[in-house]
Amino acid sequence: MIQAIDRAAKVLSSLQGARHLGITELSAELGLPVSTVHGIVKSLQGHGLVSQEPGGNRYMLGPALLKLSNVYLDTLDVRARAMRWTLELARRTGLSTRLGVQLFDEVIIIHHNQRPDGSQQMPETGLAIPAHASAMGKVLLAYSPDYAAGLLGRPLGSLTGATITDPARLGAQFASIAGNGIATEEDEAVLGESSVAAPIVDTRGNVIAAVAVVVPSSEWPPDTSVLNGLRETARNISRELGASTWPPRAPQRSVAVPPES
Amino acid sequence: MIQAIDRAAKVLSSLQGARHLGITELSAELGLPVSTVHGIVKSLQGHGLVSQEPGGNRYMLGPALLKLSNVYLDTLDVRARAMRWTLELARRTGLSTRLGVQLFDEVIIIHHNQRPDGSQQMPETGLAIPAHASAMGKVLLAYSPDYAAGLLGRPLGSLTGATITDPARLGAQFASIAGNGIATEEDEAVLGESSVAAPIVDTRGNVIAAVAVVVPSSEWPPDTSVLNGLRETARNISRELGASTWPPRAPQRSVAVPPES
DNA sequence: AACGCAATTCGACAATGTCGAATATCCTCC
DNA sequence: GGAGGATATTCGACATTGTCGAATTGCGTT
Repeated sequence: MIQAIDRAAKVLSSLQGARHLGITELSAELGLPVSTVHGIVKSLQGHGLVSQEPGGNRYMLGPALLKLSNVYLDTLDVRARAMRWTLELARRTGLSTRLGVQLFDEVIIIHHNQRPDGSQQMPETGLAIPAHASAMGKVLLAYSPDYAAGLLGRPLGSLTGATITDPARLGAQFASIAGNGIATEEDEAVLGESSVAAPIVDTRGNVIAAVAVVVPSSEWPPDTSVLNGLRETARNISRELGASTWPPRAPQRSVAVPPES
Repeated sequence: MIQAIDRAAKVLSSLQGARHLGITELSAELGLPVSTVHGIVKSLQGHGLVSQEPGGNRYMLGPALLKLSNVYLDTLDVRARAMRWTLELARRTGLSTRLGVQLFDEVIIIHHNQRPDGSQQMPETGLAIPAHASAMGKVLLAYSPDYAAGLLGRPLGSLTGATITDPARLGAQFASIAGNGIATEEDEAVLGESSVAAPIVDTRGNVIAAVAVVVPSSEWPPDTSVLNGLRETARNISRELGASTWPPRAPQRSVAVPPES
């Protein structure tokens, strides 16, 4: 890991958390000399990744990120393929649907279909949800057992009173998810919202994304038709990506001690 | 400018243009040894800014960018303040409206209101348009005369047959825009689409963004009511940001030879 | 107008990233 | 199914490059 790039990424990450920061504040947060931080920030600014707060000496994230992320969404094959299916699923179920990918300990929503009832809803694309508190996250973790093992070793945050933070309980859920390909979450991220998710698989059988249906907790558990629709949607998207089987075969945990060769 | 960060940004920029690239392709494009590029890419990947193409050894932009850009949009004070006004403007005029900021030679659309006629339209937030081919770009350049001077020195690309690329003609437009605060563009970015834009000013009188109304070229020139609505919108947003005067005073070109002190 | 804080500039040192060669891995073509 | 080529990845020595502390400038405040 190149030090300067690592530090630059940490600067972006700090600005992501704090929105607006001065050089001194950043240097305190990162534990680096001010002049070092200054050099990094100016380099990022030179590419539009960071920008000066209008009328101030503090810094914030820059517009280049917006352009980059727009291209990122366009390059995602899954997203382009999935959109028509998730829209259909939203219509069928009358519920909002999501598509997400894993980013370390979180799930990033890469596409969102609003509930078709026409009510005013916030667009969710770009939102990040802690993986352990989300149905999509549980799916993704259940099929990345190595990463999941690491995650369960760390202390997990609680978002609502219902968030499951006990490693043993989560581990048990992962095992059963890897069996049948369906994950659920009840009020674990947002009170009043529960969700069901299923994995999306590519040609070589890797789980690369997850689809979810968001169900108001008042209507929990969802009807069987919702579950069937979700399963079909995940299967259709996966098939379009070239997957031969669905649900994916349960993953193997790579062993700590590899067999001697 | 820190070399490693500069190179990392160039890697992102290359991936932005080409979508999917292998290490060798990247190294050819940047004129750097493969091992150097590899180190940079792996560092970026370690922060989710770049990710491996599913089922391949090529690389693409990563999901962290989406999360960062989402926060970027949230931190923009102008955007939050402007949204309700641009929505109103779209309703009043029956046309689509845009909000944009400058990113070097381009304008990045940070908010977009669709035409209220209910037709299917592509969301434009995140789109980048060459500044010299856009009404918003012309506004922003007209109030950054130093940057504009540099831009006019470089050769300008043509997007449609109507794109103005002659430095003299553009320079003349900038002068008149700086006078009355209204810029126009006819078929210069997209055939069939023209637009009018006005500057948004903050407390200290800096032009920090632009609003625009997109007019189908078949309805050009727009009605006076559209121009008045646009002007009012720009003034309202600016006032909410603490600006005392609108339109902003014409900017002074900083002189090449500063007065001796 | 003067104080204090924060951002910025500068230069020397050595830690750090860079590069070329060697190795491993993947894909393609026979 | 095997061999060849191409591409990604690892490694270690060198010197370029980033880092750091001190000095300077600029800004906001009293």
